[in-house]
Amino acid sequence: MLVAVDCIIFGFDGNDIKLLLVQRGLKPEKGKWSLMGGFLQPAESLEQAANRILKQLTGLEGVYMEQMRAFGEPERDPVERTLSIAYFALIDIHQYEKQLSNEYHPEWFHVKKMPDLIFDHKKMVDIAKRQLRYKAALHPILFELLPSRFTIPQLQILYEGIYDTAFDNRNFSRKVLSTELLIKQKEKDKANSKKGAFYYKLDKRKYKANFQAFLNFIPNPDKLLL
Amino acid sequence: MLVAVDCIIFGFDGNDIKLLLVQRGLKPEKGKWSLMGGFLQPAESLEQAANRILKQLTGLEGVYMEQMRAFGEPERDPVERTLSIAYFALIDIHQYEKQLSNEYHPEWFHVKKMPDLIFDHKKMVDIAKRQLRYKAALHPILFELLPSRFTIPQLQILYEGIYDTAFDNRNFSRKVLSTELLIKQKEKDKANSKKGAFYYKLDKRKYKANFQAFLNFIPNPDKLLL
DNA sequence: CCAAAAGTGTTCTTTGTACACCCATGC
DNA sequence: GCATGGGTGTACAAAGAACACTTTTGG
Repeated sequence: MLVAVDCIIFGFDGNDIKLLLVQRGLKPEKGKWSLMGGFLQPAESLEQAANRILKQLTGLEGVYMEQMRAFGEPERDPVERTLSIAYFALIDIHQYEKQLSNEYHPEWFHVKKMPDLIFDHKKMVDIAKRQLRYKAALHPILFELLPSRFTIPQLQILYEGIYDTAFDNRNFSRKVLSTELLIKQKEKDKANSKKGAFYYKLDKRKYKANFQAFLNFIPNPDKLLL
Repeated sequence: MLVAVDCIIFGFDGNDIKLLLVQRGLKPEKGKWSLMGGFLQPAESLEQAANRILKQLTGLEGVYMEQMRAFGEPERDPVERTLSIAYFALIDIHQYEKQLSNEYHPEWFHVKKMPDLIFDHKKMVDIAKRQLRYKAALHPILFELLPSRFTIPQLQILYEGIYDTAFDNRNFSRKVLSTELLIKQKEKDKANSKKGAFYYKLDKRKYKANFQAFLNFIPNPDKLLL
């Protein structure tokens, strides 16, 4: 039995949440879009494989990544029985763009405008989106998608994209600040408004300490379809 | 590469939360305690394998079960590289006892008084305990551990065991009832108190409909170590 | 009648939500 | 000086937590 690792890679460009896909190099379905994946090597752990695969594609290391689940339907790969362990990763898209272009010719796709994917990769993506919503409602995970310096309105756009809904900006900023995870900077971002919005940075120490304690971030979480 | 499925099976006897373990039949570590597991067969899915293994051990079908995650450290099984997909199951221990005794000679162990386990099974159990706390804080999953008819004080003992803490019984019963997932029965359980506590049954329809919407069940969830 | 668990009522605190209104700035 | 987002203040509503007190019944 073959064991593969597939990576669902999320990015955020300031407006939209996107997924990084590659065109499959092997038959069958050569040329069709696919998640980035690879086979587990004899001496590596699953985490190591996932990080290796992510680095191959993006050049990035130290990225936020977590195991999602295993997919093992007997017929999921029509050629040979292959178990896939899916990981999802959150990357700062601007970090990635410094790196750009490689042998895989990956492309970013808006999560709502995805092409057809091979095998059961669509199912994996759907589960990853659900998982991301779930996790982000409870933990401050979405900061991983932003550059190290960001404004609260930028953060709000990200949350609104994830939950496909609008939040009250006044209550949103208060709620974010009440977590005390953010450190206010002196400079403002003037690109998006005349008044300008202050930049913030994550308090990394508090972020790590409070990672598990970020419940109730999303208003009316019981109305979300998780 | 070998692919195994291991099951972490939780039960509740009315006072304590327990895990069902077996003595390993194969070398190495023959005779040592272990989670119930087995190898994934060529034609079956992971879910099918997990259900097959659970049925082999307990005789039960239709049990609550979910995939936890994959464990793939290269050296986790010293003999041969084996990937394990861990599932956790919640069973009504009394249902199980009707079935009793089989070739595996399983035994229930209190979650806090576990013997040494083979390989990385202790790690799997620790993660399963954490996962169960996490999930139960958000979803009405613990009903799966109770018989179809139960009292609110019984439910409270279960929650207190899971979270290793005490809840205010007055607020607890109100909170449970406010979910409207329970249907009051005419009879009382007189075994545990003089006044007696009313039995309740789960409203299966509402349970399924609201399974995702049970957030904020545990007071102060941010103080829990998840 | 007393002990002991079940359960109701009430109060206070905290958190969430809605929205009026002021602020800073580029044009 | 006015349009545009950024942000504070405030008021009301909902949920959570603490706890006094009543109920039921076996001994």
